[in-house]
Amino acid sequence: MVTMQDVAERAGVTKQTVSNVLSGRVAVRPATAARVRAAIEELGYTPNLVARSLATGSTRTVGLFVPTVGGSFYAELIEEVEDVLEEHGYHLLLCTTRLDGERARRHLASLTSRSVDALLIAGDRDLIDHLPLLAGAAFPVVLCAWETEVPDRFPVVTIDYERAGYLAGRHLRELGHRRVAVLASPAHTVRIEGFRRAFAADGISVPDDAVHLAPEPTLAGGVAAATAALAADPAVTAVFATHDILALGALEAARTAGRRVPADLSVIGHDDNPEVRLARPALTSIALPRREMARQAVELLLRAVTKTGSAANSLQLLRPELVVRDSTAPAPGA
Amino acid sequence: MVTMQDVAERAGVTKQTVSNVLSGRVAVRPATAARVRAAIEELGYTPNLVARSLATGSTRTVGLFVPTVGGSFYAELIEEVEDVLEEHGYHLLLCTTRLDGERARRHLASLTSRSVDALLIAGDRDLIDHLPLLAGAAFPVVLCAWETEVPDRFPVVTIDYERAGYLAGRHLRELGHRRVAVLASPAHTVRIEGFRRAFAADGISVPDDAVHLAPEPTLAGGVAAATAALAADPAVTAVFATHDILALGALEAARTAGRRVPADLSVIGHDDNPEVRLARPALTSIALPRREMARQAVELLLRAVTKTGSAANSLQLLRPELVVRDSTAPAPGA
DNA sequence: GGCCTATGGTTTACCGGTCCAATAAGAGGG
DNA sequence: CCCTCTTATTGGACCGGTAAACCATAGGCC
Repeated sequence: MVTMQDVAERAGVTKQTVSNVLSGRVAVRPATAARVRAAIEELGYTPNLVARSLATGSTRTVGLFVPTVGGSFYAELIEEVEDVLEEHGYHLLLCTTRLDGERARRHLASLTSRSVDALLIAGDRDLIDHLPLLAGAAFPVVLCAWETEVPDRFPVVTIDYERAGYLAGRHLRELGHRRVAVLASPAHTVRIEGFRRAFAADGISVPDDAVHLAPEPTLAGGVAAATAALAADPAVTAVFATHDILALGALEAARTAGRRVPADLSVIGHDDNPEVRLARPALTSIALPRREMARQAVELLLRAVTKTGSAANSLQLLRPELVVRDSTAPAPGA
Repeated sequence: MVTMQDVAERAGVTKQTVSNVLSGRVAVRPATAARVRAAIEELGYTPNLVARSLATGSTRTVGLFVPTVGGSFYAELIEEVEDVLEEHGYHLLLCTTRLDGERARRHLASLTSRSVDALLIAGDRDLIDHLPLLAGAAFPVVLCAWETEVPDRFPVVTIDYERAGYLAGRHLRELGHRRVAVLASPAHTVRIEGFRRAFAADGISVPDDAVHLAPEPTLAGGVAAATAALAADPAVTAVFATHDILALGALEAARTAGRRVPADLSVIGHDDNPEVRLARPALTSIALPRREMARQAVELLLRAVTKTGSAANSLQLLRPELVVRDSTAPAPGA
């Protein structure tokens, strides 16, 4: 292993001069710099980043927690995070929590030991209980894609999920739907609130028994919830699914129930996931600015790394957008 | 920042003794150990992993290169890699190359600087040109999910893609198909070879003009290639797509061409991607043991890390499997 | 009682960089 | 020609651990 000392000896200078040439922070006479560079070249020297990290206290690495890498939501998030980090010369240390709080805790503990300069936590599912562990963290932490109650103390960059639900509701209301059902994952209460607000403007309420929970966000779960919804109230003319995959289940349930989408039944999803683009009719959905969110979160994080101490507790909400396709239409009677 | 020295002073010992307590490699009197542990607890000490890495020469981090994180193939691979690493107490540093050779090279260069203990490279698309850079790497490198010609010098854990093509061909042949077409991504020549071998056993050849290339693995690309294939030879009774998404395109093209799947036309895909599970008819495909592959690759890698110097150039091929669903059926005339 | 050996702890020397104060060499001014 | 002021280079301390050699104490044995 060739070290800076080796380069220095070969170039006839001290280690410090080699360091100066590399960092460029201190002036070095051109002739000397050339000698040093030649020595580096000849010996094939590459600086030891670990040693540098120890001396500077910065690893130029950022940790990212995600619940999973499957599914386009987190996949896009990861890619965007990596892009931004790369632009700034940082590395990405990835930890998936996999619905396993204990695993999350272990990962958290080991990252705390100064192996990362900052931490981005996406998705609240598994880590929420262990956030207090981070209270004394020596590095900045930012949360993103956070839907449930936000623990103060950390800045958050997330999506206005309430508005996402509202957009879905407003769309259906404007199409004349009055009797609607909701298929929801248990954690999506905020989206439902927004959905209700849209109807409340017209004095219409969405009763609790119109909300059908799907324990898992799967096609089968969507089918089951939708079937239950249609059975519970055959008069519904529209369904809002808080997750695209549940919406697909609704499409299938409608088909087997003999109801045509969108003529008899409108279906609107949430997330605008690319992997459901293949479904027919094409799904109307709520698109989320995932990449934008990821970018802003990372940039906030990196700003906090450089200006240590700043980055007060803040909340940044990004706006979702309605994407109208073929699965929604005016209510039959309207 | 509380250091080992602080703990040592508080416990009335030297920092080496603290180190011994933590590592457990050297015997420490129980009473002393208890004092040290108490001091650790009181001060909230956590060891500095960077300093440890510098001293030991090991970062307990493994780098993983993938072309992208989108798509279930690499997503599952990443998850499995992380699982295995976690079992062994290693961290995951993720780099995506994104069809960008230059980006790949940059990442490679920075990881070479001893910030990882080992490197796993999955997918040959972008890094193949830069592998020579790794020739002098001080850490083990393993390639996986490698389809094209394997550069010697590195161990490879991959899938027997030739056999995958063969299984697809054999299935169609056994169903009585004689006149077949192939929809392929440009890089999938090995799969096509295997496909041909299956037919060659019966003296049937698959001519070059029955192979239709799709430049990008997209639905549209599949539709275009399939449409071209059906136009070029209306007599084909079966289509092999080297990628599931292309197979979906074939389903769509068949529909618009008025051909029923599987009655008039059999379609077989490759990869058995979960994201196409929604398609109807359900796609017959070739399943790849992705998780198994990832696991074996990482374990090989970690073995090479511990027993330095070993891990000679080896090639490990994992067996794909045929998964028969509803998109293939006996040839019309058979 | 003297010698040998465990056992538990300390000392000293790294690992490979960066940071800062000190110094040597030139340039410019009086 | 001497003194000052830059500018380029050097030396040593330091980041926070680990590794190995070394020392002290106590117990076992003849």
